[in-house]
Amino acid sequence: MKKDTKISNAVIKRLPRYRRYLKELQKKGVDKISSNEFSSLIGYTASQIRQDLNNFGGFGQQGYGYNVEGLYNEISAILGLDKEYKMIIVGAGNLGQAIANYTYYYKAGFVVCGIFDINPRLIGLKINDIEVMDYENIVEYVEENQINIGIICTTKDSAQEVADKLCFAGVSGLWNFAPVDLEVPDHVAIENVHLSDSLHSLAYHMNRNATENE
Amino acid sequence: MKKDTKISNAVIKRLPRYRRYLKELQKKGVDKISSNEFSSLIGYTASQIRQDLNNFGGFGQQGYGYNVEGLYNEISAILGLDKEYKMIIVGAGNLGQAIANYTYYYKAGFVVCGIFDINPRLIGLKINDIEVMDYENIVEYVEENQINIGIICTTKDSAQEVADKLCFAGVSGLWNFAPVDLEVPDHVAIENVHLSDSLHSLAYHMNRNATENE
DNA sequence: TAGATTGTTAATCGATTAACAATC
DNA sequence: TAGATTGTTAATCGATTAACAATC
Repeated sequence: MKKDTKISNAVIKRLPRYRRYLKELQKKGVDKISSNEFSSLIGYTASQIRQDLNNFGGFGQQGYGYNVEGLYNEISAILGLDKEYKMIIVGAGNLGQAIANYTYYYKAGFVVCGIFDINPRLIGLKINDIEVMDYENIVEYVEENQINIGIICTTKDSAQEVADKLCFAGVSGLWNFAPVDLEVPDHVAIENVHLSDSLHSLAYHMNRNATENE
Repeated sequence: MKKDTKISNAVIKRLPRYRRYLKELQKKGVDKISSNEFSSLIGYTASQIRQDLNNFGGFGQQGYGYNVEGLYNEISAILGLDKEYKMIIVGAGNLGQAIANYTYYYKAGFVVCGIFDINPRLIGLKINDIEVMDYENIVEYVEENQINIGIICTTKDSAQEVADKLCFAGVSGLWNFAPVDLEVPDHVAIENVHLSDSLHSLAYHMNRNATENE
């Protein structure tokens, strides 16, 4: 795998999608695909597909195309999905509980180990078999259990404080569902899921569609 | 508001963020802001801020800056947040229930009117006071209640079929949480929330941070 | 070998940033 | 008026697409 040049985020954001389509192809028993065939399936240009993949190595073979299973495995490895990740959720409100219950991603190696909250009424509860613990003890827990990812499901007002504490405790990634932009040290990765931003963008496009023939 | 030129999606995606920061400024009692001040707050260049806003109109005033409340209202109107939206959720599993409970966005005019499922054990239940109804009756319901947005919380295998039905029934937007890319007619807007893609992208960046000094 | 298709360089397109004249 | 800051044009940068030589 090449490591010399910095790969743009636009490319990274496309990798999980390539991987999803490759999984489907695998399920259908397809074992090779050309960039042209892949293009008409996934909706990126063949040129873009080849460019994207060549950021990481020459996975194809001239005159043949790409091996579906091989490429799937390569992309999984590039994304780091051959590892296991230990996660905790901060905030046991509706959103936090939802994520605790939403086990879709488990199989891909992301395990929710615990949930933290400050509300004494929630502490001790089990959600999807995961214990709700006291936020007081979060630093200790992260250190002792080598937690990799913190999932922030708090209100926007406490999100930064929680982020600071998690970074201090040693997580290397934050998955942020609070509707704020968080400051984190350079060595911590952050991914935001701004649900309301997404809904607002949907609203924009709905209105544009409605008025575009005026 | 100018309507002549097509505005790029990159711009649209920034609008909700501008709006969030403007809301915070309003709360703090700030009533004007220059593009330079806004830049150091929000992290976009002053130039970009002025370019973005001028896609929609001249909201600022030379020598003064932008009126915080005025700009907030303008952006809200551009996004279509001065209207009300009626939504239904399809799929009363963990994710669907979570979204039904996650009332954060309600105040912004997005109302969940109903939830639909095919599972007879779930039909009739109330989640956050919203009734779970039989998927059989969904077209009729959408038509009669003038539902604007369908929220897809099904498995990836039934998502396209649900999308087709919702489009046929007359929704003008889809908020898709299923991990597939859906085909919809041109007049229907779609916004995807691919949670696992987001998590995979986080994993990538975590590993990049860990290895970048090798 | 001939045909197919990649890997990669070059051209194009679009988005961001810089500069500055307009103007409040 | 003088100073500040926008609106807008021009320059730059980066990402996408096209083209084609390399090669399986």
